[in-house]
Amino acid sequence: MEKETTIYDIAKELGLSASTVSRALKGNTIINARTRAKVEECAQKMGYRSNAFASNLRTRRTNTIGVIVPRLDSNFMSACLAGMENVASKNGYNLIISQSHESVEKEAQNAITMFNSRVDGLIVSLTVEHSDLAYFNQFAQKKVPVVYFDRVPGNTPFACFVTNNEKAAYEATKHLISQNCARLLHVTVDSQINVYADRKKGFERAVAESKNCSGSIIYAASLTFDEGEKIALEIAAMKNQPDGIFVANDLVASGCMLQLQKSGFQIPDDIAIVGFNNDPISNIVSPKLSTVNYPGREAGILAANSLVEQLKNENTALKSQRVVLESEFIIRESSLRST
Amino acid sequence: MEKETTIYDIAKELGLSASTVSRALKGNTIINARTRAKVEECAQKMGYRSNAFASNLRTRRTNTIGVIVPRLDSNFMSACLAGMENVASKNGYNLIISQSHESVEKEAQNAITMFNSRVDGLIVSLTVEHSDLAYFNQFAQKKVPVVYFDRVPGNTPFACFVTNNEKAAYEATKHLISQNCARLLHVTVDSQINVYADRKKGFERAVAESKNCSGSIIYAASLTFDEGEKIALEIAAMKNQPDGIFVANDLVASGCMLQLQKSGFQIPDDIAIVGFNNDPISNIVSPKLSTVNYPGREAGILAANSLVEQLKNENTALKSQRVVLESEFIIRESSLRST
DNA sequence: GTGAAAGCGCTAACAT
DNA sequence: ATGTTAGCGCTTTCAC
Repeated sequence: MEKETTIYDIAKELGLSASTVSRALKGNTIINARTRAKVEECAQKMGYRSNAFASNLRTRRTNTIGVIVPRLDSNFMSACLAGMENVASKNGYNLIISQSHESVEKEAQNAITMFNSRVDGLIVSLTVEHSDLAYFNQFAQKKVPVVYFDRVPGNTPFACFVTNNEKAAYEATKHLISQNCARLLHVTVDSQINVYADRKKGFERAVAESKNCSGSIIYAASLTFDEGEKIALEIAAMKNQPDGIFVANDLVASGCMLQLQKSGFQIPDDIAIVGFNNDPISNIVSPKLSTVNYPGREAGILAANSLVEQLKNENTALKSQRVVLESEFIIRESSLRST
Repeated sequence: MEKETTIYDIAKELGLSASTVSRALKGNTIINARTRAKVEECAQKMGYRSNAFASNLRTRRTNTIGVIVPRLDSNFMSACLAGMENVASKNGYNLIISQSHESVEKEAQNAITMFNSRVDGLIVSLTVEHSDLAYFNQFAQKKVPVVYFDRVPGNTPFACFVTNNEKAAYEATKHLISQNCARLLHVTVDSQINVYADRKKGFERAVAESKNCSGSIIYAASLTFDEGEKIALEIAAMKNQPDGIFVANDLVASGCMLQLQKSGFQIPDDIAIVGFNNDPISNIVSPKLSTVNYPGREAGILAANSLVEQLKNENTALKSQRVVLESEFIIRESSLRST
């Protein structure tokens, strides 16, 4: 490694002290404007780059925000991250992103890594697996703010940003009913996490409200396209087949729909289908999938903003708020019956 | 921020010196095994966490690898990153990931940020836009190794990991010809970057080799589904329509194919289509898309391994190698003609 | 096998 | 407006 230019080198070059250089470099207005200009020019010329470690060591801050998400290969998550990155970089923070791959152990491990690398704050979307979240306590103890989004715990000292899953699911199910579906089915994953638990609640409420409607539930092992196909085979083998399906996620919905078609069902006339998330795939499958548009980018922006806000007013107690984002139901071909 | 436990606290507690504690903590075998055990236990009990900044400041290494990619919301990229993360964490490195969003300016800015945060090494997949890559020179100057993968420059002092785009494209085109396609079309993006330039070359070579075959090219403005749809409309409006299309990417291919169907074309009988990447969408669209399987995870692993290797043998000259990964052609319905 | 001491580059309280 | 000074917590010679 070559020798790096330090503020001392600049100071010596200019006949100043290191502190003056330090102050000048961060634009402190207490320093004479001419001096500031001189310092900056010299720094440029000498190829100076600030040493974040020395600075972090001194200030005990890292200007880094940790992000833990189940996976980052969904369109929804990309949108969330893009929103976060925007807010973070605008406020001088870097993002460290890690995936839990839906495993509680990996989530815990990532949390520990983040903790040890001393992120200033943490943004988390939880795994489907249930967890006691104990590994986030250490952050609370050190007054490191945590913000949850999308997949959030029911009860937490930290801020949460979610969409109204219950309401969205209720609307989706009501829509199916309005399309003359009477034997409703909800395909989801068996999880206590809000997103799926609340969608189930919304489904059940809508079914309960409507006479002449029955509702049942099938649990997928995971939220993949392949699982959707498997479920479709199960459905095809049922004696009392559903005529309207609300699926907790577009990927599963697509797999399910395509396989149902292969099994000879007409979509939406034999079976109407609604998904969730407005993943690009929902617009690509044939027929196009009705779904719920969940504003990921906005969720990311709000979550990151909340965190940055808490970071600014340090020493304030951590904020425990719960913000609900509006979603929007999108009707497409998969649930729009001709009858 | 609460007071953190330091090695001095542990040293005092145990009546040792800080140096001994430091050595014990990193498992230095010169320290008595009993002492080591005692130190570790005490560290645990006191909630010690190592301060990476102090350590980095001292050792001038960050144990961090920077990654710059065009976007991370494709399945291919997720696979690459997963492979890298695996190798990195196995070797004690963290990954900092950033997106260039296909813009040279953002790529340059990301490179500078990475440089200033003193990543130990850099892994890059370039933008489609052409660039002089000058912003990577600073890494070479400081002997910070850079490794390119997938989208790589033609001529560089750094290592490159690519698939054989030319050969894969050649095979894909030959396949179309074997399906009795005679008016071939290549849909790609107008870029000098290897992936697209080489695919074009492969296409052209295959066409040139076959008598009775004509080949033409349409450039998409970007590699999106929507662009594919637009191109399809162009094709539908052509006088001399193609009967076989090789598209540089599955997303564009899907958009194109679905829109062609809407315009009344039978796929594959009127027009056969082949994509590239084996994106999950290629298996979801109807008809299923023939494509080239490009092993992303493997590419990520190899690139990260190469970097780690170079990091280990520091002071060695940077390695300038070019490794070519094998891809695999997958034939599905979109190009398999009944005739 | 263990300790003493110096210093990595920066910041911030306290001078002037 | 600028300088002096004292660390932040760790690693690493060089001693013993």
